Amino acid sequence: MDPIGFSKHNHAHCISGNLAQIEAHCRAEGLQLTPVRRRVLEMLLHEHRALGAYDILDKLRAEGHGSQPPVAYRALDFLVSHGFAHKIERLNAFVACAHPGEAHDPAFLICRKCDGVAEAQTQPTRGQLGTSARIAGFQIERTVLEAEGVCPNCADSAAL
Amino acid sequence: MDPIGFSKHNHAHCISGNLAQIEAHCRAEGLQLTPVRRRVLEMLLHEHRALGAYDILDKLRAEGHGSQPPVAYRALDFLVSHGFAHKIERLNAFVACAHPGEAHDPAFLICRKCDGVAEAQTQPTRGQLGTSARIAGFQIERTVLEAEGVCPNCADSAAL
DNA sequence: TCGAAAAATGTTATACTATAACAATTTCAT
DNA sequence: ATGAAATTGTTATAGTATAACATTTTTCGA
Repeated sequence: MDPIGFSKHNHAHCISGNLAQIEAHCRAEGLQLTPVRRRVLEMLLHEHRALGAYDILDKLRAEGHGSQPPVAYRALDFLVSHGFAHKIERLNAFVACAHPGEAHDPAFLICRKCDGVAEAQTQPTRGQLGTSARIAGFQIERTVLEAEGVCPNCADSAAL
Repeated sequence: MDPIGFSKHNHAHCISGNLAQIEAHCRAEGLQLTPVRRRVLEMLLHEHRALGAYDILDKLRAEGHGSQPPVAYRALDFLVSHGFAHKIERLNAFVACAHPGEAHDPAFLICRKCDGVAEAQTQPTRGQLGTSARIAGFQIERTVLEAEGVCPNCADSAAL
């Protein structure tokens, strides 16, 4: 229930742990975590913020990879489709997944001051939306749940 | 709790009722529901689907209004900022509000087969997301909640 | 190990979504 | 009536995303 992203943590450990988990998952599933894909994943893991596709493309270009949009979008598609990253619809941008490998319905807390993004969990079929869907006879396949506001760090800074 | 949009209803009445309510609200608040804004609102009210800004622009152009993107975006901004319409982030498109005037946190059910959109309600601070936010010390200001799936009409059609 | 098929990369070109900045007009409140 | 504010309209440009095709790399069975 504790969302990942705003609270203090050993970030180097956080990165290497997620990366190792994803590598293992790819090995197990026969997925190709190629250099480009791996670099994009590392870029996303590096920060608990959403990065735009063109931010990523700029970095890829600087590192000698392809310099055209499809290079970035394809790597992102791979990561998103296998659950290693998520798209934040509100921002048209992408974040690394905080629970790679596990099946889950992510929810996000987006700070409008520092652009930080934390990932939480939901069970979409529970709660009011689930009830409404059941009443309407609507079959939910996927949910987008994104909350905008102010993260604890920025709230504290403002209070100084 | 019953979402508006998929179930059968008198749509002409639905349109005129919402329009009347919004007109009254604008009169009361001193808001200018100008011809362009009113036409865009009518377009949105006409269907329980999300329309892209450029769909709307095409229609405005055909009717002799301005033909450049800002014309559509400004009308949409007006409608959204006063709660007469909502943006569906997942689709980069817009729908008329089903509860104009009332303060509410909308949630949407989006059919991937017919593109229909129904509006439901939520209380974001309740439920799991609210709990996660409280644990993290995150202040929620606004939420995006959009569920994709199959509406009852399309599910029935597929079953034929 | 070789070769065909599949997957991934890279490129060009283009489509779709959205806003900045400024001029002209209309509306509103005095 | 008049000045200020709001609205409309325009041009130009920024930002997001994908289609289509050529090339290279990887995979995997013969």
